[in-house]
Parts: sequence; structure tokens; C-alpha cells
Amino acid sequence: MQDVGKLAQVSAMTVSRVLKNDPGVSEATRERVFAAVDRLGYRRNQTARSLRLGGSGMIGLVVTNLANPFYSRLALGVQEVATEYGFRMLLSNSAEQSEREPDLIDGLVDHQVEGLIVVPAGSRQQHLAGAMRHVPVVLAARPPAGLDTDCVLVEDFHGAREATACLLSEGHTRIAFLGNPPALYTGAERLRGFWAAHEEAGVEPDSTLIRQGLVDAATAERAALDLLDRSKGPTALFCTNNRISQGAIRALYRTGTTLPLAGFDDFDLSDVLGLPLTLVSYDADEIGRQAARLLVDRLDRREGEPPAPRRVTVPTRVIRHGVPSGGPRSAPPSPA
Amino acid sequence: MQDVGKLAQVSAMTVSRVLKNDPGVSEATRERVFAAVDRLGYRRNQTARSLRLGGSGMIGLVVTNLANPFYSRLALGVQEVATEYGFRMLLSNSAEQSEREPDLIDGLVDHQVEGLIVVPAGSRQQHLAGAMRHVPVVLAARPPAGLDTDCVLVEDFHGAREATACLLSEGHTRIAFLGNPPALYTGAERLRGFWAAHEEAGVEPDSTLIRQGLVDAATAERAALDLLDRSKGPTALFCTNNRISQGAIRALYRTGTTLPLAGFDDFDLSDVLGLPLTLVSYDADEIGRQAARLLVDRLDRREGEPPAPRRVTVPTRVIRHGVPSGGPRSAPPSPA
DNA sequence: CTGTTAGCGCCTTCAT
DNA sequence: ATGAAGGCGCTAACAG
Repeated sequence: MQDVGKLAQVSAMTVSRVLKNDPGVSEATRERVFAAVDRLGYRRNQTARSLRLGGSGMIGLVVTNLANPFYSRLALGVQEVATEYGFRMLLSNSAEQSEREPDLIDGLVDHQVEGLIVVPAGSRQQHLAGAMRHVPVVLAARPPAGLDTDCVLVEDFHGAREATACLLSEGHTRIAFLGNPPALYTGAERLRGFWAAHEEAGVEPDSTLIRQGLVDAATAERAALDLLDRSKGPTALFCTNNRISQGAIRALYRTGTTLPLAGFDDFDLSDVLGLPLTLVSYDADEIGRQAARLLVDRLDRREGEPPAPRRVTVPTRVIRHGVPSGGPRSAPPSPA
Repeated sequence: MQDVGKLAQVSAMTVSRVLKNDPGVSEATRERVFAAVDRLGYRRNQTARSLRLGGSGMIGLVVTNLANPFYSRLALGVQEVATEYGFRMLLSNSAEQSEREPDLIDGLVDHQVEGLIVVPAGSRQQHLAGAMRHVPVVLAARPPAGLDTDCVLVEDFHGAREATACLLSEGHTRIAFLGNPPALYTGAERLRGFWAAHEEAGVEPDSTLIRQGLVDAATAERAALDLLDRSKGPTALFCTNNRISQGAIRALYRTGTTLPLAGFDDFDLSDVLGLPLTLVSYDADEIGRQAARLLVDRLDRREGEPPAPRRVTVPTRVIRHGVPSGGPRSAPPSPA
């Protein structure tokens, strides 16, 4: 800034003022300064500003798996709103390893993020309480456990119940449940919805058809293959997330079986699989946007009484795909 | 730090030393300091450190579309290596709007990132030259245009040629080309590979079957529908990326047609579509990892002669999926 | 082994 | 309309 000032024949202070759009600078000076800035390719040091102004202009986001479109959409939603309010996003991926999460969060706090949005990887959230001593924290996709803070959730229970009810209303009574670990909120909640739909339909779920603790498409595929192999197998499947659905679909494909499948999360090409699918869809971007809004709102009110913990819910809707309406596909054409 | 020092009955300087693992501190003092740190929940201010030490410990990543699994994988690869070398990742999404890119990059430079990895959104790269005055820049997925810097590419030409050759070797002579804008490097390069395969096979490509400028699945779907509707249509399709392949697949599905399809990028569930697919697959994480390595290497050599621009290529391999080997699928079971 | 001094780049405050 | 002084939190360099 000194250098720029020298070139423009003013003090560093005046350069600072120009760059801040401070009104009290003469037009002539202003122009000389901008010219000097351009010529030197000068850029203001945001680190020094942060130190002086006491705010880094960054918020931190911790997701469990960025490779899952769900979380990358969520990240985009966060960024959209963050940008709108002049924040940048520092992103960390916990790779679903809850033991890494505390370090990631500490690191973000060290970098002076002004707030955090976290998709907690595990059920222990004590480290989050530590972070909250420094900055506001908003949880996404999973609720706080023993923590007083905001969160954004999807209608896990409601969505699971509704999708399950679709299968039940078609007469299915042997629906397999393929779920993620019940220690995860979504896992427990979606099972609860599955169960509630059964109760409402007066159908007793067959507990031998319930598989929990599936962590990815591969484990889901194995579980589904096992179920399909049984003498008294399911007539339909319910999957608690996109990866599990994909694993189950792979199992169906490998065994040449067509079974109605209901599941949480829509995914690419779900409409062209030619399978009877009932998917609980929702706007993952919106989870991120809402979380960012809650966070920004808390930041706005840093002085003054912090608002009571809020819980925002993003709605779900059920999408149904059928088998192809037309006749069977034509065979691959002979190239001749 | 003063506060911690007071509680531990030492000066701020000693606290600094303890937190830095400076060897010259007595064990007793060390313990008192840690105790005080814990009690106060103290965290070192990384912003102030950055200012003092002259390095933010952050690198910036700019991608064009985080919602595309290709880029989220790339981001994970970058983060993996960045973390390994003690850097955090500041992420920006240009949403494929090249006019926004300069601002994003300036912002990252302002935040004192020590280096940048960029997937350039457009063909104009002048703003990158500006950024290079401040920090090293590595390009990913697209090469530099009039810029002296490192980049990481996939074997665009080779992959496209190989996949196209597969179709040609099966006797196809009327292969449609569904491509992204030719102004994009990948678009041009993959068309070149498509064309080269034809020349090598002694087949003249039908230029009426070539569609370029497709930007997403929807435009690709329309283009494919149009081609399929022609009296003398293609007997196979070549698509230059995952979104275009998905659009084309949707068109095939809607029209009840089964055509062999070759394309760049593998995608989820490609193996269970029951379509004859020939996909050029590669490790998107690896692009990110390599880019990060090139960047870190440049950072290591900040003093001294900067290395000549390097170009790293990530290999591709062709994956083939067939139609189901078994008989036709069983019909959906009656729930009764 | 520990403390003091000074300054990283910027901006708030006060002076001119 | 512009400049000078001081300090944000930290640490390298230099005492002691």
C-alpha cells in the first residue's frame, strides 16, 4: 500500500480510503490511486484487514462426503447464500470419519471463520460445543445432540412414511428395509417412518427383512443380494438413501429381478432405469441455503441476545417412476 | 494469548513457544500453559499468524460446477493432498460463468491463498495472468492459453479416439457426435479424437450427425431426440461428457430405442442400464491430486528459479457394459 | 529457559 | 481532503 501510495503521490492512508470507497477523497486523487493500483497489480491484503477489522469474512463448512451429490449440492447452496452476504467458504470433508471432525473444526476456528455449518459425522458432538465458544454453529441434515443451536433437517420421518405407504397401498406386505446405521439420526428417523407406515396400514413388518448399518452402495448390494436369495424374500424394497438405493438396484440387476423400490433421495437417471421407483426427493441446495441463512442471521445479531435455537425443515415430495409405457425396447440395431 | 499467559503465570511469548512445540520450554511450564489453554478454550489466531509469518496456509480452488461429480471428486483429490501438506482449501464455484471467474480469483488472492488451482470456465485467461503475479496457478482439466504454467489434463484425444474406434470396429459407420462447445478445449480435443478414429478406419464421418455446443443434459437430450427422429439416423452415439451421455440416454429411453453409446466419463449406475455402453473412464480425484502436487511443488521452490511449465496427463481407460447376459427380466411381482 | 522489542498490512482515530 | 500515530494477535530476533 505504501508502494501504491508512492506511485500515486499520496500516503498509504489515502490509498486505503480510496479502496474502501471512502467519500472524503478528491476525484483526482482517486483516479491516480486506481491507476497506480492497476499498474502494480496491487491487491489488498485481506489477512491484514481481517486482523484489524476483527472478522475474516469466511465461514466454514464441514461435510461428510463431498463425492455424494447430496453434499456437493448442499455446499453449493451454502456458497450461494454466503456469497450473497459477502462471505467466502472454507470447506472441509470429514470423509465420514467422526474422529477426524474435531481437528477439522479446530482448524477452521483457528482460521477465524466467523461461523460454522456442520454435517456431524458421528453422534458425539462434544467438540461442537467447544467450537461454539468461539463462533456460531449451525447443523445440517442431522440435529444437535445435547447442543443448543440451529439446525436444518429434511422431513425424514414423514418422507419415509409416505414412500413406504405407497408400497403398502399397492398391497405389498413383505417390504425389506435397507438402512444406514441406526446411530445416525437419519437412519433412526427413516426407520421410524417405515415402521409407522406399517402400523397405519395394519401390517406387521417382518423383522428378518430389516437390515441396518449399511454404509455404502457395496454393503447395500450385498445385503440386498442376501435378501433376494431367501426362500421367502421381500416383494419390495425400501432404502434409506441414494447410495443404498443404488446398491440395491445393482443387486436387482445382477439377479435379473424387477422389484418395486422406494427410497430416500432422488438420483441421476432414476427416471430411465425402467424400474418401478418411489423416491423421496428434496432440494439439497435448499438445506445449504437455509443453513447459511440461519448462520448469517446469527452473525448479524452477534451483539445482543442470541436467538433461541431454531429448527428449519426442508420439505420432501414423492416422485414415482414406472416401467416403460411403450412396448419392449427394440433390440440393438445391427450396424449393417 | 496474554490471558493464557496470565493464567499460566508466564508471558505471551512463552505461550507462543509452547503452542509451536518449541523445544526450549521446561516441562512444568509447558503443562501449565496447556492447562490454561484448555481451561480458557483458547485457540491460536491463524489470521495473525498468517500476517506475521507471511503465509496463510490456504490454497484456492475454482471449479466450474461442483454439482458435477467430476468436479467434486477433483475437489476431494485437491483437498487430500493439500491436507497432507498442511494447507486448507478455499473453494469457489464459477457455475460455468466465465465472467464471474475473475472476481472469484481476485477474492481468493485477496484472502492470501498461497496458490490457486483453477478449472477455467472460458477460453479467455487473461485474468489468470493477473493472479500469477501474486501466486502460482495450476490449471486442471483444461490447458493454459497463452499462459506459462502447469496443468493437469486427461487423455482427451486418445480416449475419444479409442472409444470411437470401438464402435467403428463393430461396423458402425453412422455415429452421431454429441459434444460440448468447441470453444472448450475438451470439446475440440474429443472431437479431434472422434474424427481421427474415423480416418484410421477409413470411414467418412457424416457431418449432419455432428452436434456441438451442448451444455447440459437437457440440451443433449433435445439434440439426441432430433437425431433419432431423422429418416437416416445414426446407428450409434458418441457423447463428450457425462451430462451429455445422460441426456442422450434419456432420449433413447423416451423413444424406446436401444443404440450403442460411447462417451467420456463414467457415471453412477452406468453398469445397470442394460445399454451397450463404451465409456472413457478416468480417476477424477487423481486430477485434483496431481494438480495439488504440482502446486505444492511450486510453493516449495518459491525461492529460486521457478520450474518450466509442466503438463501432467491422467490416463483413461475404456469400460464396456453390455446388455444383460441372462434372459429378460422377470415382470414386477404381484404383491399378493 | 524466559521475557522484551518490533513489525507483518491494514484501518480507526485524531490531527492538520 | 489528507497525513500520523497506534494497535489488531502473533512471533523472529535479540536480550537476560
